[in-house]
Amino acid sequence: MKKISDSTIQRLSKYYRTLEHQLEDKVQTISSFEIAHINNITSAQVRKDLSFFGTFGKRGLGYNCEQLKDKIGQILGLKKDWNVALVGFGNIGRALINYQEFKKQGFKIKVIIDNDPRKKNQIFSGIPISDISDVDKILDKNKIEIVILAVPVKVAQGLTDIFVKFGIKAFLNFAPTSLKVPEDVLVKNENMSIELEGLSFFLTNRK
Amino acid sequence: MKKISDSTIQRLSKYYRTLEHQLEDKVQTISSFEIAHINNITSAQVRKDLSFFGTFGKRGLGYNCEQLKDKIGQILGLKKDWNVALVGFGNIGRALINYQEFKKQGFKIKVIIDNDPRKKNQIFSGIPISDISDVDKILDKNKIEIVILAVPVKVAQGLTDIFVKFGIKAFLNFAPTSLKVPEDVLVKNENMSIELEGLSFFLTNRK
DNA sequence: AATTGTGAACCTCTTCACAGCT
DNA sequence: AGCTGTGAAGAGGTTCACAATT
Repeated sequence: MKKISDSTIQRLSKYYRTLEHQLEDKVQTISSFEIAHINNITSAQVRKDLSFFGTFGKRGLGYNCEQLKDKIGQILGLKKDWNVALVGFGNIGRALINYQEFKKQGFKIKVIIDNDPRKKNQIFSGIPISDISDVDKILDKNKIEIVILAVPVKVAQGLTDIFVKFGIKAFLNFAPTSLKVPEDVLVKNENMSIELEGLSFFLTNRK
Repeated sequence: MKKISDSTIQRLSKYYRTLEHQLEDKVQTISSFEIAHINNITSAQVRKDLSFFGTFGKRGLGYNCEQLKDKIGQILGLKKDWNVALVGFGNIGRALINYQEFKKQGFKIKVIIDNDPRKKNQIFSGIPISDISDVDKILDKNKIEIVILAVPVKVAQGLTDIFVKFGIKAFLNFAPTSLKVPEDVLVKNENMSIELEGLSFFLTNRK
């Protein structure tokens, strides 16, 4: 497949959410102009993004919401559930467990991994907590495909190496550090301080 | 000032963190190659980013860590504390209150705003919870400059409009929706589902 | 009449490559 | 000799503008 840019994928996620909302409101058809307006971008951008994957609209009419949502869901791989391991059960980890948005999109947290001995073998919201020692068995048994890292910077790389060794190819990293992984592994970073510092820059430098 | 790209600002935040870590390890001097390696980018990118703001290095030698950290801190506006209001005290809000990274970089959550009557007038980790009714007084009294929105999609735009009306120019938005704001207001989005869906796309379409 | 799909133009960001300092 | 700073080249992403279609 031709290389698709990150921004295109992120926008497809937004279109998907837009279509969900439209369907909730019983809207059947939508134009690239409307999708664009809702997401604060241009209609050409919407059409170009979709054009990488096929032609989904009808000239003169727009897109069928149900169909387009379905197509984008297929493109993004949202037609199946994903088994997720949450590593680190501090502030952020705890918030993610109860984050409805993940569940709704089919990301299922199957297991929590944390080395605090007080937490070991407990169950939170129906999800068992293990320590790292039997990680290979845990990953295997739960068919884990995605790892969310919500651990301190100091241990993030070491843990990543372990999960990579056991075949994990996809990470969502909340630690404010750039992880080193092989070429066939993808890390997405979620770094809240960076966004806040972007605001700080903006407030400081606007005139 | 010449328009600086978002990615440059995000990288400056990363360089800043890199320098903090180097200083903790008593490193005094660093080259663009080292900064680049730690952050998985090229050295030309590091030098180019810095060049928008001045010349901070010594040819043949590299950068003085202390000085460069100081300069970047100044550029990003981290030389002062920022007064922040947290709006919404659900899972995510609760996690942010205890998120050390924010405090460390000078972002101080002064007040929590939540409309749940059970939470009203309580105090969490030393931070008072108010409802939205006296919002203008609260923003004023606490000199709030940044609003973190951790509320459901349905109420996000309405709340944003209120804060914009009372002069807030900078938002960190956790609701998965694109907010409409005037040109002189900046919204940064933190959308964890989008990153997960990026992983889903990668796993579905690789090879 | 309305709206898509898309090549071409445009713009922005990244990398190259090397002169210029230390 | 080593490393920065930067103009120029290259790569990549966005917008334009219009033919094609309903």
